[in-house]
Amino acid sequence: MKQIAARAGLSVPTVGNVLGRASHRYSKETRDKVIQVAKELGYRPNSSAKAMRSGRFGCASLVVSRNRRLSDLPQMLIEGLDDELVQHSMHLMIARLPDEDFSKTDFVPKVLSESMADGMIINYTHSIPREMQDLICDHQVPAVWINARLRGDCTYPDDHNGARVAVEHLVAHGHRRIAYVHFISLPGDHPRVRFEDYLTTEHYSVADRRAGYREAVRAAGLPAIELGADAFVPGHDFIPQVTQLLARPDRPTAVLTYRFEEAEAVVIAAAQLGLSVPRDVSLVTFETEPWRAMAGRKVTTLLVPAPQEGREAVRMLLRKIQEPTAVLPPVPVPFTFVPGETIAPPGP
Amino acid sequence: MKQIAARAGLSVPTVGNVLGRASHRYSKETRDKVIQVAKELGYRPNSSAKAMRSGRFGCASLVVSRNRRLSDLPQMLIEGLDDELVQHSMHLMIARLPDEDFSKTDFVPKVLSESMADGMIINYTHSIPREMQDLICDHQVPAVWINARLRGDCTYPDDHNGARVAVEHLVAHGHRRIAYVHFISLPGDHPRVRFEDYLTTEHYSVADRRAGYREAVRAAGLPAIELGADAFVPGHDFIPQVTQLLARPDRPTAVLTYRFEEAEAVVIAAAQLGLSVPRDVSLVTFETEPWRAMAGRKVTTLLVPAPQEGREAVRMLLRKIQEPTAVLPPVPVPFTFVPGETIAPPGP
DNA sequence: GTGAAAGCGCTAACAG
DNA sequence: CTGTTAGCGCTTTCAC
Repeated sequence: MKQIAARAGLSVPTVGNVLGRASHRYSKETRDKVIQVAKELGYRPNSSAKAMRSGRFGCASLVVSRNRRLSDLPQMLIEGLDDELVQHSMHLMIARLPDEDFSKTDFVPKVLSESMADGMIINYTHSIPREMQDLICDHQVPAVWINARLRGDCTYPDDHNGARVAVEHLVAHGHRRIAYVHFISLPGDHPRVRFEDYLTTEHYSVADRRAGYREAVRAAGLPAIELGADAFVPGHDFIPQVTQLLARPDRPTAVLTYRFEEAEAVVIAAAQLGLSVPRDVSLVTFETEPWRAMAGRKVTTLLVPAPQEGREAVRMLLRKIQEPTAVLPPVPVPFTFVPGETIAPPGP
Repeated sequence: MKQIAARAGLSVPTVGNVLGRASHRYSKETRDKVIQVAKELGYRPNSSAKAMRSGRFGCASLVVSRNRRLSDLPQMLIEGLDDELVQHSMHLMIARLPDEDFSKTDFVPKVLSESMADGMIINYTHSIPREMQDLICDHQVPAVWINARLRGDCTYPDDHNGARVAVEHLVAHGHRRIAYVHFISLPGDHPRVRFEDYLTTEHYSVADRRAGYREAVRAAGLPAIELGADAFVPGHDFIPQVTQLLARPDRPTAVLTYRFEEAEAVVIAAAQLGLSVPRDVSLVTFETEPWRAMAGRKVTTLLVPAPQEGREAVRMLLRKIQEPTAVLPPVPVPFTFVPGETIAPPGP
């Protein structure tokens, strides 16, 4: 701006005003001159200077763990966050925390020790280090938790209701024997790891999806047929277990699965038994990605509403930035039902 | 800092020096006092102010398109970028561009029109809007392209060499009839879209993987057995086509596939023919995710080296920041060979 | 219509 | 060892 002012023979505030909100107060000549010189010099406003004056960074940070067992960074979430942030001329910053170090006393990650964003959106899906919660409270930074069911300031996919929706869909198609299959294991088929000082050690969706399933079948007067335990089941055991289920004389005519991995096992086990999806077995699964297919057939899916949750979280964060002391009530976000090609009426 | 200075009865620069690099110059009393008061007040240095003084934002932006056909935002890439950035105490900012608007004259996205990062890492995998290249040149912002083969300032996975490595592995296991299967289609099975003014309209990996395959089999004195065209093949046609290939009397004993989707088709088609992987057919695929499995069996994979490429891109960007005018030579990044459970010696 | 002055938070250079 | 001064780029206030 100094250079522009010098070249145009004007003062710095004049340049600033013309380029900013007060250009109407200046003569057309001055305006044109400033704009032209600015273009010549390739002027780009410095966002740090802006931030310093305005007291706002115009930016939110997405906080995740470096430990892939504790949080992930899905593309759709980032898109949802960014979509809402741009509406408010803000942008997104990524902050990955080395959470092992939390045990060290006095360790404070940079996102917390420096002020570089107007607020934080925290995606610790599995277990939240207690030290981190404390640090955030101490630092009084506006923060919203996603994929977590806390007392407040959080959003989470409504797994409970999602399972209900799935069961109701299957019931509406005439199914009366609807099974739920969930072999819970962590990514990469590692055995479960327990962290002593974490607030939660299991993702709430494991309990919520099952609870939603149970309530929905009970409400419809149907039996609960469940396969899978909360214990670790290695991937290569999925198919034999599902095969047993589908080989029963009173086999289910429809299956709801916790993840796509279980859905795959259903398709393969069915094929091995000479059954076909959806002719003999209807299939609905929870999943984070849309349009996943098995054997070229799109699987009917309850899609984790990552984009919607992202937008919701940003809206919540903006309110927290305005009123940092308020505790906002948790916001459940409904799943998206993505019709696929794996539901049909049950055979006779 | 002003508040700390007031409370401690010291000057602002004293506080700054104690909290900064020059604390050794002050008496122990002063240091302790400052540190204590800072803690009491919950002092957090303001990164914008720092940026303004230092002339560095301490931050790089990852530029992607809002159009999912043109770029993606994989977790592993972000991790690689961030891993290298933290080594230089920098962080990552996400910038998603509304690229349809490039056609509008005078449209300049915020990452380019404002200066808010020290450099850009651009991930337009498929087609790069020409206006964007021009804008970047005009603005003279340090930029590195990833997943693109340009004349310089770029990194890309070495698909050509990856295919060679795969073929050599199979040859080493004794295979002599090695097929390459590639049904190229865009995510979501949409028909190919063409953009008039883009620099490239097809991802180079399509050509490079095939070329690498061809050279490797030729070098080994083996025949090239290829299935698939550059034309759009819908997902449900994969299996019939692969079935034909595997039903031939001189069927290949090993298959290399362009993506996991083709690998799935191989497993399913084989199963339908009463063949088994890897007993009757060995299988290697290119993929972006590690440890993908079919029927509980990990598929031997040439893993797209997203983390390594991210680190490489950051290193390149740092050099460009130091020397903005230099044009750095393209850097190919080798694929990671992830041994799975789908390679075995050919049957008799 | 335009410019002078002042300040956002921080730090480097220098004086004492 | 500590404080004064000055300035990074920008914007607001107010006087001319």
